[in-house]
Parts: sequence; C-alpha cells; structure tokens
Amino acid sequence: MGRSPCCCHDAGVKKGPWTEEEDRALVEHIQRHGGHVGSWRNLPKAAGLNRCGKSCRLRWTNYLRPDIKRGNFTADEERLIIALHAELGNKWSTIATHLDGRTDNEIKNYWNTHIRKKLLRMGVDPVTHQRLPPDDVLIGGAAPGLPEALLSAAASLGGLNTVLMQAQALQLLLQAVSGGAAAGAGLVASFSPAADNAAMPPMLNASSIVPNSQDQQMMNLLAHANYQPADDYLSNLASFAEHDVVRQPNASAPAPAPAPALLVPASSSPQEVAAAADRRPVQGFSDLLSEAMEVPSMCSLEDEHFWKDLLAESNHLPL
DNA sequence: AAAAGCCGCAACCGCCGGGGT
DNA sequence: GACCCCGGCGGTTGCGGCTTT
Repeated sequence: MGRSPCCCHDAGVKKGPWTEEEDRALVEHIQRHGGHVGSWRNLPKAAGLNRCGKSCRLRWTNYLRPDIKRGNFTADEERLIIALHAELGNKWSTIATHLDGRTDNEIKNYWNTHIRKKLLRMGVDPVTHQRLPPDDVLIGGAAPGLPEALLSAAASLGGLNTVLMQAQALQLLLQAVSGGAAAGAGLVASFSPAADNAAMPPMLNASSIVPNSQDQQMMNLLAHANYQPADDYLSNLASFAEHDVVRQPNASAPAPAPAPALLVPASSSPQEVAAAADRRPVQGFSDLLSEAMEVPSMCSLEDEHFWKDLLAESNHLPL
C-alpha cells in the first residue's frame, strides 16, 4: 500500500510563487518557535498559511533561511562543485553540505544552467567528467550562421599540423573578420595545405605571441584545445575557472565581462605558452574556429558576400 | 516599438528511505 | 514483517525577465 497523498493534492491549497505576506508569516512562525519547525505538515495551519507543508519546507530551506548565501558563485565554489560532482555525482544535498550557505537546489540549478553547458563546450561529459567524442561536443561541427565558404577555408587550414600554426591562421582569419578583406587577403595563401607545412612561416615565431587582450584570447584557445580532461581533469581543477574561454555575456551584469584570464601560469613566458600550445596537434581546426566564433567581441560576422569576396581574393579556394 | 526566442531560477512533483507503531 | 507518516532528494516545469530580431 502506498503513502497517503500529500496535502499538496488538496484542491484548496495555493501553489505558485510566494507573496511577501506568506514569506513573513512563515518566517515569523518559525522564529516564534525558536527556529524549530516541528512538523512541516502541521505548520501551514499553525502559521495561517494556505500552503502545502512541503511547499513551506522548500520555501524555508531554499530561500528564507537566514544563513543562506545569495549572489553569484565564486570561482572557488565552482571548482569545489565540479570536484565534488566528479566524486559524488548528482548528490546535490551532499555537495551542498560542503558549501556554506548554498542550497542543494541552488547548486543543482547552477550546475544545470552554467557548469553543465560549460563542460559540454569544453568537450567534457558532465556526467562522467571524461572527454566526449568529437562528434558529441556541443560546439563541434559547423558554427550556426557561419558562412560555408569560411568553414571550407577553415577545413583546408586544418592541414596545418600544430595547434600553434592553426591558431595563427585563426588569428589572421579573425583579423580578416574584424578588419576587413584587406587584412585577410594573404591569409589562405600563407596557410594553404599545399604550402610547406614543415617550415614555420615567419608569423609563427613563438615570441611574436604577446599577451595583449586579443592574444590572450588566442592563448586561451590554444590551451583550451590542449586540454585533456580524461587523464588529468581533476588535477586541472585548480585552473578550471580560467578554462571558461567561451564565457557567454552575462546579461544581468552591468559591467563588461572581465578579460579572459590566461590559461597558463602568469609566470609563463610567451615561449613557454607557445611551446605548451604546440605540443600536439588539434583534432579539427573548424572546432577551434567554432569556439573562436563564440568569443564575445572577437568576431563580427559580415554578410555572405563579404566572405565570398574575401576568399575569392585569395584565389586559392573554390567557392 | 513590438514580437519572438532564450535563459535562469523558484517551485513543483514523484519517489525513496528512515523511523514509529 | 507490514503498514504508515514524514522529511528529504533529484528531476522537471513554467514563469518572468532579458536579449535578439
């Protein structure tokens, strides 16, 4: 025999958002009893509320409790959540016990709306915390709205065999996007698969990478592409927050998003950055490009004629 | 300026397990 | 052991606000 239905199924019980009066009645009732609730089922009647006891409990534990910490999650909290989730799975209440003032509901919501998507963008399975197959990566494949001609160019550039070379190509592509056709005129010629890939073009000199704001974004992409969650995911948690290189603009934040932090230790020289980035090939340049297209203010897509003209100028790619 | 689409979060729902009888 | 009550948990929904078209 199952349980008797909860009072929530009573026809007269109010549902939906709580009013200030209801909040006040609930808080005053609990305070009158020294913070002790007793029976949640009996509370609504005692407090003069036309609510289900369960609803009262939820309202109190998730919103009205005085020790609840409101506001954005810090980077430390985010790292902790990820580490705990890797170990515990969706045990939100257990995870919540490790974060002062955070409720299980809040953590669950934050996971589902922020962290989960972030991991997917990084190519990490949010359930297993392992690297996803390339086809399953959220940002993999063609970027929506990206002109096909550009993707073709990107695919051709995929013949470049290191992250650094591809990233330099990407940088020129992005300069072309933001700076007009002239900036990209020699792009494809410089990076055509027909070119001698073994010889690093002059612009690939590692020391040319200096951490101005745009190059910081570039280096973020480099390190992002170099990220290997399957093996060292947890050990990399300390720098996880800095991996959020495709941070979406925060609509609620009036201030502009801070410049993405460097993925490498601040003490790293540009040479070390480049060396680390150049350690292995990436799986697909179009992936890298697709990620770049998500970097706010890094690209502004023009209409398709712009791309066709740009690529036609190169005389290297069929349109 | 208006409509459509998207996103985040508060709240709901159903199930489970512990404790009491 | 069976039944019942209750609190707690995780998954899901739907509303309101914001952004984009």
